[in-house]
Amino acid sequence: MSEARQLCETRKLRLTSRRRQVLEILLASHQPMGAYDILAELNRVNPSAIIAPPIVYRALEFLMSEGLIHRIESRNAFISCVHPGHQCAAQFLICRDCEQVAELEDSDPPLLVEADNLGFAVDHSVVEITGICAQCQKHAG
Amino acid sequence: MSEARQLCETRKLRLTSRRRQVLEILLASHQPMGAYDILAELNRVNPSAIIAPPIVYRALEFLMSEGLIHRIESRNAFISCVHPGHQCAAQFLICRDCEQVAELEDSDPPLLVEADNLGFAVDHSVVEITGICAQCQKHAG
DNA sequence: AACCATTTTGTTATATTATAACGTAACTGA
DNA sequence: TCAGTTACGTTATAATATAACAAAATGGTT
Ligand SMILES: [Zn+2]
Ligand SMILES: [Zn+2]
Ligand SMILES: [Zn+2]
Ligand SMILES: [Zn+2]
Repeated sequence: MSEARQLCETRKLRLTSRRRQVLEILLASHQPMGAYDILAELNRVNPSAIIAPPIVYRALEFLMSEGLIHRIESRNAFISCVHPGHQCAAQFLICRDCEQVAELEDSDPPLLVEADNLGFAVDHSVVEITGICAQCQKHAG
Repeated sequence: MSEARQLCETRKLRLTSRRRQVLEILLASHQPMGAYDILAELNRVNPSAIIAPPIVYRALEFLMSEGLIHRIESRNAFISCVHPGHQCAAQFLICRDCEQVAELEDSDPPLLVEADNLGFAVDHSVVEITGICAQCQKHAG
């Protein structure tokens, strides 16, 4: 969170209270959350003024554009970034048993180099590996 | 299509007329299509008996389970596989200008090896690189 | 053929995810 | 304080996907 604050100050961006709320919910979760889960959490914490989906989606859009969170495409869900402000492509290992998501800290995958060699100008990469984590395999075995 | 037919015969699977229709639409498209685009195309071809979403989603599920098509997670869309029946993980380059999708024929990406080393049992991988293809860069430049 | 079990298709309704459009409030710099 | 801009709030609706159950087709068995 303090990282996020610093990052926004450096970039002259407004980490408003709404955006901070959404980021805090994702940071506290340690798991991917759907937009409507986040919405429900916001409304649970403050039931007096019920807010609507666009509020959440706009905050998520801001946080994604600054690399503070990621979208897990294969889950329609969002998760806080483990190293905010990094440039390298995010890569995830997603356990379909315990639902835990690990964000790998690797440097850019070779595929991006290959894309470059093909003359393809990369904007954004989605790398999401689904399976069973080591922990869950032990429990099952 | 004949590949698909052979593959299903070998595996003792029923490539029914509905499934064939959906596969043919995707094969003819050469581009990703949304489930509702496919639905519209089915209903355009045969306006007499209007069909509903579950029909399409079930055909898509079958075709995906047999590796005849892929889902592009970042687009909520489906595309026919360029080498049906292959085992390796699919990887896509997606141009956000011309919307063309290239499926790379590489062997498994190193990340899968790494996942394995971490004791993670991989089920499925999603690799989708978005950007501008070489063609579109020329036109723009 | 007649039967049963299984799979596939069809139908209706509804859930889930996301955005358009427009008005209001807050912030920023002059 | 004023204008310009950005962010927030609200309503409605679009786009994507599935649950649940009924009907039909298929495949093997008698
Ligand atoms: Zn990250
Ligand atoms: Zn697990
Ligand atoms: Zn493929
Ligand atoms: Zn292109």
